[in-house]
Amino acid sequence: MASLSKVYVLRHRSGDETSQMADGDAALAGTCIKRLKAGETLHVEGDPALFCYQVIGGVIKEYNTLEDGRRQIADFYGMGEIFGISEHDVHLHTAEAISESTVRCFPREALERASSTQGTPRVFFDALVSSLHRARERMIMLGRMSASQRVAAFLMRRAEEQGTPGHTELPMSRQDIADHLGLTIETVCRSLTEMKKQGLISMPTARQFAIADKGGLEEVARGVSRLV
Amino acid sequence: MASLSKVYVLRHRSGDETSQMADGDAALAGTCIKRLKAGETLHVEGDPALFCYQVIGGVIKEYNTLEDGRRQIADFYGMGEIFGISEHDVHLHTAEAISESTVRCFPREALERASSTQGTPRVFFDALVSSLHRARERMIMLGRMSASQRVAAFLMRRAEEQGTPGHTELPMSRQDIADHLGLTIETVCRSLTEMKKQGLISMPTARQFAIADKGGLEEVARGVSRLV
DNA sequence: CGGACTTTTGATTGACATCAAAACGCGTGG
DNA sequence: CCACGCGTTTTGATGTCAATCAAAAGTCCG
Repeated sequence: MASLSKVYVLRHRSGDETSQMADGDAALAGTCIKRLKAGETLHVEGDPALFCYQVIGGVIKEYNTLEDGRRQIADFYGMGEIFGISEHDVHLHTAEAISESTVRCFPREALERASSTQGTPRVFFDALVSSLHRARERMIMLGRMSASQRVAAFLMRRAEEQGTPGHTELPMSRQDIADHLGLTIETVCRSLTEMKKQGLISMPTARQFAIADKGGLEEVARGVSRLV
Repeated sequence: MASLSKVYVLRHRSGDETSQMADGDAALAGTCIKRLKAGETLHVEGDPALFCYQVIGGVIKEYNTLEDGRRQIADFYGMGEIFGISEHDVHLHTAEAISESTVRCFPREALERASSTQGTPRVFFDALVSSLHRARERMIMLGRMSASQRVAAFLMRRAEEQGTPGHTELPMSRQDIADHLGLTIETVCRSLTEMKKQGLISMPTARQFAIADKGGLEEVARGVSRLV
């Protein structure tokens, strides 16, 4: 019921997935932990899909690269989130650590077996639902929102997810933000600069921000008021 | 392994979901059939989510409307496809029949119960995976492809899904195509006209087409060659 | 045949991309 | 501690693709 839901239209991510992992699920057998440095990939698109993952620490980005080098970042995953479930025999995306990260790996083969016999374990189903909601949300942004609307909505979502009012981290680079929002790095910068000038946000450093005028930022995200 | 997969990067929809519905699933209990005229809605975004659906005949579009009237059509569902699973207590999209359609309704409450106790029934899980793949595919189109690339890719996907070479139906209007591809109706028309002029496609009527030069159309979709 | 809706074509504008360069931040080594 | 170098971010000038505004042509049905 947060105000942002009006911006994005869709709502999602009801609960913390980590807390639900406790009970002994069949698919949990044979897991392992993997540590990644910033920029390291978990897998590249086309690799055989042996595992799906849960983020323990850090942030992972999931993206595709087109032949001309353009990238589309499908999603960012933080603490507790599960991804890589929806793959076929090969991975459809590249998964890369943005910052130093740790993930738990689940053998997909075990999940696959469980799905066929007893049905898909609840946590994985919920993670998939969450991913679909976010993908749909981004389709609206990419298809029907202006550059500044996308950037404003992106910042509000980051702030909402981190839940640390007055100080939100941006672990990803400007290029990553641009590749996620379907914009260029210059357009992202210009939007941010304009929001700073208008007093909607403040940015102590390039990688962290605080929302100064929530109502104003929301109006930009909704397209009611426009920057410039 | 079709050539189109290179265009879109992602692959999906491995099997026919209808055929898998045979075995007695718990969630199948209490289903009903509903008929819809063209333009009728199954539900509007915000309605309590009581059912999810399988298309028996016709085509259903699932979309969101922004406050300024802009629409984003998330997906089109045809024969055999399942949708509306990923909803919360309320529907996140509006589902509307494009042509006269028939759907089977599954009580979400029963699916929810099954998911919690035995895990999610396989068919629903697979439908969800399929929806996610398509959403990711469209994110790439919306975020990183030019207008003509999107239209070309859209036509190829339609043709591939219908599998009727030399004669593919377009049940949706130009406005629907535009709202799905994040374009305006005029831009969609101009792209189609240009493809006709270049001999890549032919259109006996506005609502059906045939691919005349598959390689050429694919090049446009991949951005290798550009129209005009 | 007339009326209403859908599709197509044309002229102009505008938002974002592209090209280019300056400013900033940060780690390394003198 | 400061100078240097390199990657990232920001600002500026110009170009372009698709949106917008406007109207004609086509299609369907009573």
